[in-house]
Amino acid sequence: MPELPEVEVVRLGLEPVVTGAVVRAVEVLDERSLRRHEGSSEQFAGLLEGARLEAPRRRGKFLWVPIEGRDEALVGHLGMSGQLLFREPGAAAPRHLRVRLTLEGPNGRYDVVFVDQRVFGSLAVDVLRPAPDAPDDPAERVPGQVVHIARDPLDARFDDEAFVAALRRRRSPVKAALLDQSLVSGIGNIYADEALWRARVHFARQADGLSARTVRGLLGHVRDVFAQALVEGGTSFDAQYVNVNGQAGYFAHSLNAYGREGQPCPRCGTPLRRVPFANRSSHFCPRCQRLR
DNA sequence: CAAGCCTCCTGCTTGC
DNA sequence: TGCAAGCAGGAGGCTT
Repeated sequence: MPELPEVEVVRLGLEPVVTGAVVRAVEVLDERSLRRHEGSSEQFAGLLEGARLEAPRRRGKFLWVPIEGRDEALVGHLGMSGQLLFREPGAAAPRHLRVRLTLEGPNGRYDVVFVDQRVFGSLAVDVLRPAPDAPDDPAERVPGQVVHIARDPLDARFDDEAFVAALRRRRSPVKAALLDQSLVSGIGNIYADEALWRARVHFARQADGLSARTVRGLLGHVRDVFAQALVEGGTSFDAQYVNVNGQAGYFAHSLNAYGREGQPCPRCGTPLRRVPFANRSSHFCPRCQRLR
C-alpha cells in the first residue's frame, strides 16, 4: 500500500532515468487508469508524444513529471496497487498492465509501464498551478489535482506549528486527522498506526483533546517512521508494492503494530489488537495506547 | 463547513 | 469441492 516512503522510493528510482528523456510512444491498455485525466486516451497520448520530461516531483502520495517548456505535467497516483516499472521495449506485458510509455534517453529506448491490479491508481496530464502557500514561486507549482493536498512532513516548507494548531481544532479521532490529506499528506493506514504506536496515542482520541506537545511529538514520530521506512526501501506486504526495478522493500519487518494483531507489543508484551475504524483496520497496543 | 459514510476495483482468504 | 462473503484501502463524492 504505497504511502509517502513507497512513493518517494519510486520517485528516486525514476529520477536519474526519466529526467531529460523524450516520450516516443504512449499506449493506453485500460482507460480506467486515466480516471483523473480530463480528456480522452488519444488526447492523453497526443499531449505526451514528443514531450521532454523534467525531474519527477512528489507531494504526499502524488507524483508528477513536469513537461519541459509547457505548464503541464504527467501526474501519477499509485492508489492501492499501482506500480511504475522500467521494462525493456518489446518485453512481455506484465499482468495488469494498464499504460505503457516508451521513452528515449541518452542511453536509448526503454519502457516505463503503469501496472495496477486494483485500478485505484491513475495517470493524467494536468496543468501546473501555483501552490496556495507559495503563489509567486514557479518552482512550487503543482498539478491542478494536487492543489488541495497539504504539504507532507518531509517538505522543507511544511509548517509544524500551523499543522499542530489545525489538528487540534479537529473534532474527530486523531487518526482521521492524520489520514486527511488536506491537513498533512503522505500518511496512510500503515504509517498512521505506526506513528500512533510510537507516540503511545490511541487512534480514537479526539484531536481537539490532545496537547500541543503530544501533537508535536506525534509529528516527530511520523517523520521518524517515514525516514526509517525510506532507508529500508518501503513496506512490501504482498507483491503490491515494489520499486521501479520490481524489488520489494524491507520495512514490513520493522513494523511494530500494523498487521501484528495478537502478537506481543514490542514495548510491553501485551497482545496487540486490531479493530475496525473508518472502513479499515486500526492496530494498537491496548496497554500503551489508552483512550483516557 | 466539517465529519463521516459509500463507492470505485481485483484477488486472496475464510466460512459454510 | 464450490461458491459467496469478507477483507485489503486511497481518494473523492455525497449526505448529514
